[in-house]
Amino acid sequence: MLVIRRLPPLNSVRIFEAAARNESFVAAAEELSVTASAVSHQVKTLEQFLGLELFRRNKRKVELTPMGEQYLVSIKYALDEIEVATKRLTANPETDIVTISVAPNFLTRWLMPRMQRFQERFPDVELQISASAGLIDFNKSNTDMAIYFGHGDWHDIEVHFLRKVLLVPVCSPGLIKSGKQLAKPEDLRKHTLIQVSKRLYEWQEWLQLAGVEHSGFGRGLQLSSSQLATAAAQEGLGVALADSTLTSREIKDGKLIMPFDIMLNTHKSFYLVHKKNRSLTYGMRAFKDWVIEEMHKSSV
Amino acid sequence: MLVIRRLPPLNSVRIFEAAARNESFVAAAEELSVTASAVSHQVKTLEQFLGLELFRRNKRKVELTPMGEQYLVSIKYALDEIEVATKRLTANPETDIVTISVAPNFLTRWLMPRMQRFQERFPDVELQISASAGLIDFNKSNTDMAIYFGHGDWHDIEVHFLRKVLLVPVCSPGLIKSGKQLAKPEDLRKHTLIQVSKRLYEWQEWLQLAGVEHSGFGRGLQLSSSQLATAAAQEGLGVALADSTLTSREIKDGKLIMPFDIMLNTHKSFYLVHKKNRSLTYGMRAFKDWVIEEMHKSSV
DNA sequence: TCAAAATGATGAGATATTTTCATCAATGAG
DNA sequence: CTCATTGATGAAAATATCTCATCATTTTGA
Repeated sequence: MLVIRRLPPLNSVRIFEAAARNESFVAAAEELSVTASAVSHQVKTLEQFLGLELFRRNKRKVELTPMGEQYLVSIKYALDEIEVATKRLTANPETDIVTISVAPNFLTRWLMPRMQRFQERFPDVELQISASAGLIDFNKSNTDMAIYFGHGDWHDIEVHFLRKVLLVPVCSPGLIKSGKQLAKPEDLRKHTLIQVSKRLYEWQEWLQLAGVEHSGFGRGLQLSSSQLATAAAQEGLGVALADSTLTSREIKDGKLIMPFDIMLNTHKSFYLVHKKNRSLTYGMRAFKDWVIEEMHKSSV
Repeated sequence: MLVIRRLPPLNSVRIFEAAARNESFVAAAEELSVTASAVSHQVKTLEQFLGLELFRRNKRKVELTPMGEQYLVSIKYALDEIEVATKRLTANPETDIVTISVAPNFLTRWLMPRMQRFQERFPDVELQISASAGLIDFNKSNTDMAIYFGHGDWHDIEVHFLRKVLLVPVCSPGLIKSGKQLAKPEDLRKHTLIQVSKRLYEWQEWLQLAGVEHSGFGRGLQLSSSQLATAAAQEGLGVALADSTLTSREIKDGKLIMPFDIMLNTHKSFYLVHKKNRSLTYGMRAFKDWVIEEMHKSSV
C-alpha cells in the first residue's frame, strides 16, 4: 500500500525553528552558519508551502503568529527527537548506552546499592536510568528497557520475572518509644498509616489479613511512590508497608523495624521488560544478564 | 546564548524513513517520486554522516540493522509530528480545528449529548476529541484544551472550574427485581460493587459515609473509567458510583435507579484547562464560551 | 536451463534547491 | 543627522539532489 507523507521542505522547517526560537532571523542565521537572507528566503518558502504566515513582521522585529507558535511546539519536539536519536547513535562507540526506566523503590533499594558492581563488571556500558512507576510505550520512547512493578500481564513486550513482592509494616524504632505501643495490629489505629497513592488497597488488604477493621483510622499520609513512603517511615512519620527484602538493609541497620511479621502477598512482582522481537545491544544483554544473576544471588 | 543543534541532513533522514519502513529502496523511491538511485545515495549520505550502517545489504534486499531499527522509531515519530502539525495548519482555513482531550465520563454523559448544539451554533469549528483520564503536557502535545476531573490544583495551565462531582450509587432496576433487595446500605453486601481502578476509595468513602463497614464484601468488578463503570451498572452487573447529574438522563429514562440518595462529595470537579499565556484561536474561544454557557444552563 | 526481471551500488552529469551578494526600506541609537 | 540594525527581495553563485547509465548479483518465469 502506497503511503504518502505530505511533509513540508524539511530544511526550511529546520530554519524556521531556529528563527522562531530566537525570534530573530539574524540570530538564527548565526546559529545555522548561513546569512540572514537565507533564513528570510527559507521562512518565505515555508510560509508559501503552508499558505499562511508564521511570523508577523513588526518593523525591525519578527513575532510569531498564533499559528507559528503552534507549529513551533511540534517542530521543536520533532527536531529534539531527531537530535537525541542521532546523538544516541553517534555516541562514543566504545561506550554502549542503555536507557532504563525503573520502578522507584526497586531503583533506590535494590539497584542503586549494587550499581557499582555492575559498573566494575561492565566499564564499557553506560546506564541512563530514570525512576518511573508508569509503563513505557517502546514504540514511542527511546527507553531500551524497564523494570516494572505489577502483575506481569503486559502484552507485546518481553517480560522476565525478577522477584515477588511481599509487603510488611515497617516503622522507625523511635515511633514506638514515643509512647504509643505497637504490640498488636489493632494498635495501628493510634498511628499514621503511610499510604502510596494508587496503592491505597495495600493497607486495606493488610489490615484485612491481620483481622483489623479498616474503618476508624485517622488521616493517613499519602506519598506517590513506595520508595517515598518507606523514606517517610524512616523519618518516624508513621507506619508504611514495604517489601520485606528490599528493606532488609535498613532493618539490619536498625533504621527500620518490623512491628509485625504478617506479610501481604500483593500478587505483584518486579519484572524486567523490553521490546519484543528486538535484538538486544551488547549493553542491554549485559544489564539483563547481570540483573538476573544478581537477583539469584540475593534470593539464595 | 548560541544553541547548536547537530542534526543530520533532513532530506536524507526523510528518505531513510521511507526506505526503512518499506525495507525496500524501490518502494521508497516510488513513494517519494524519485529514483531508487536517489534513495541509495541519500541513505549512503546519512550513513556517512552518522558513521555507521543503518541497513545490512543482503543480496537483493536490505534489512535494518539494530541501530537502524532504533533510529527508525525516533525518526518515524518525529516525522509523524511534523506531518500532523503541518496538516493541522494547512487544514481548510474555513474550518477551525480544536483538539480536545476529555475525561471519559464527562464526554459520554455531558458533552456528547450536547455536541449537536455546538455544531449547529458553530458550523465552522471542527472538534477533534479524545477520551482520556490522564493529564496533558501541553508543551509536548498538539492538544489545544482538555477537560479534567480532579482537584483543580494544576500549575502552569489555565484552569476554569466547570462542575463539582457528587457520587451516588446507581444500578439497573432489574438488579433489585432479581431477588436481592436494596432497602438499606447494608444490603449492598449482597451485590457486586463496581469500582473504578485508581478510584477504589470512592466506594470506601461512600460506605463510611453511609455507616457501613467496608470489610466483608465479596469480589467487586473493576473498570478503568467511571464511564465504563456506569455502563456496567446499566447492564445489571452491579452497583456503581456515578455523578448524580451526569446520569440524570439515564435515571429519568428508567435505565438506572438510585437505591440510596446519600451523596459523596469527592472534593473533585470537572475543569476546562488549556495552556497558560496562549492566545486562543477562534475555535477554542468558541468551545470554551459555549461549554461554560451550557454548564450554567444545565445547573439552573 | 536460460533469459529476463528485479534490487541495490556507483559515478558522472543534469537539475533543483539553497545560499550569498547587493540593494532597499524602515527604524533605532548615539 | 548619521550610522547601525533588521528584514525583504531579486539575481547570480554555490551546493545538494536527482537522473541516467552501467554494473553485479540474485530471483523468477518461460
